[in-house]
Amino acid sequence: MKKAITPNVVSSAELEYYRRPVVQKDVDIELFHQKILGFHKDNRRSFPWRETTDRYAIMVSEIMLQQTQADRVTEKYQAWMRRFPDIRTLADASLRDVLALWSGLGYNSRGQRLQNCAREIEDRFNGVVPSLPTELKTLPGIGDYTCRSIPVFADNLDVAAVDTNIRRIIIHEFALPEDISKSQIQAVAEQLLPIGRSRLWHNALMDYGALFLTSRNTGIRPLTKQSKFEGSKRWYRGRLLKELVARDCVFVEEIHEKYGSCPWGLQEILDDLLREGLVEEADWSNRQGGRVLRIRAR
DNA sequence: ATCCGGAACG
DNA sequence: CGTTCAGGAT
Repeated sequence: MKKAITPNVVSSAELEYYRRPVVQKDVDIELFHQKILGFHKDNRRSFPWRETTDRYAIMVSEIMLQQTQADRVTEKYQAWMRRFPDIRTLADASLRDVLALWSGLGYNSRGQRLQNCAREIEDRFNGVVPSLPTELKTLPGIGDYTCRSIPVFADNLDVAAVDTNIRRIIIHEFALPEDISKSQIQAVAEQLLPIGRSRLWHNALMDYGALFLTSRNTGIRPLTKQSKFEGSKRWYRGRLLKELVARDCVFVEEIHEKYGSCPWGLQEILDDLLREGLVEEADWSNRQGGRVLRIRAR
């Protein structure tokens, strides 16, 4: 049985401070700022997306970082930015190229949605990534966290973006219940934000959570839980999509032969891929002795 | 509330 | 081998 670390790693006076439900007084918040920023001064991670304020580049990194460890994103991000350096290039690319570069990151729909973001930005925002959370939120694959994190890191905007690290830190440091609502956490995060230092603050919190106040150390579990992957429906879907990316097109019959061992409805998986627009039926399908599928051409 | 990937870690 | 991960859509 692992023992979770307790907040009183420093002093009992600090413990008393941390145990307060929600801190309102400026002096207490100032103490918390010093604690986090002080830690960050000596323990900061280095990532390529921290070297830019280009909003498109930040958007790419934030989508890639969704549910993916930061260390694992670095190389993918660099390859992506070389191949798709700007909105226009990404909007004009083929979905096959997009998925090929996404390969290995997981949750392939994120890659597709990122491209759809680029296409919508071309159409609706004159090719310029929006700067406001309310506008970003209307784009595919950009939700409550990402619509805030992009302006935070690109523009130093004073809004609070709560990811799994920041949620865990707030729950632990202020001894809040784990089942606290998203809106409650959001409210606390907004109170804690040091105005004018949003980018630095969010980087500091995330480094603090990733390097020190980890899930393992605190015993605080993340919101999302996954069923076993090996042999799962997602596992077959991933393999299937990977093969479709590698090949021009595939007969449905061939898919059933190759993945006949799939205990899940293979047809259901294919229907999902078709419905989501990742895969399409070739227009010359059926004239070739059966249905033919391929990655959506456009 | 469930589904969406896949790699890395202890 | 179970858990985690700068979440989002349905």
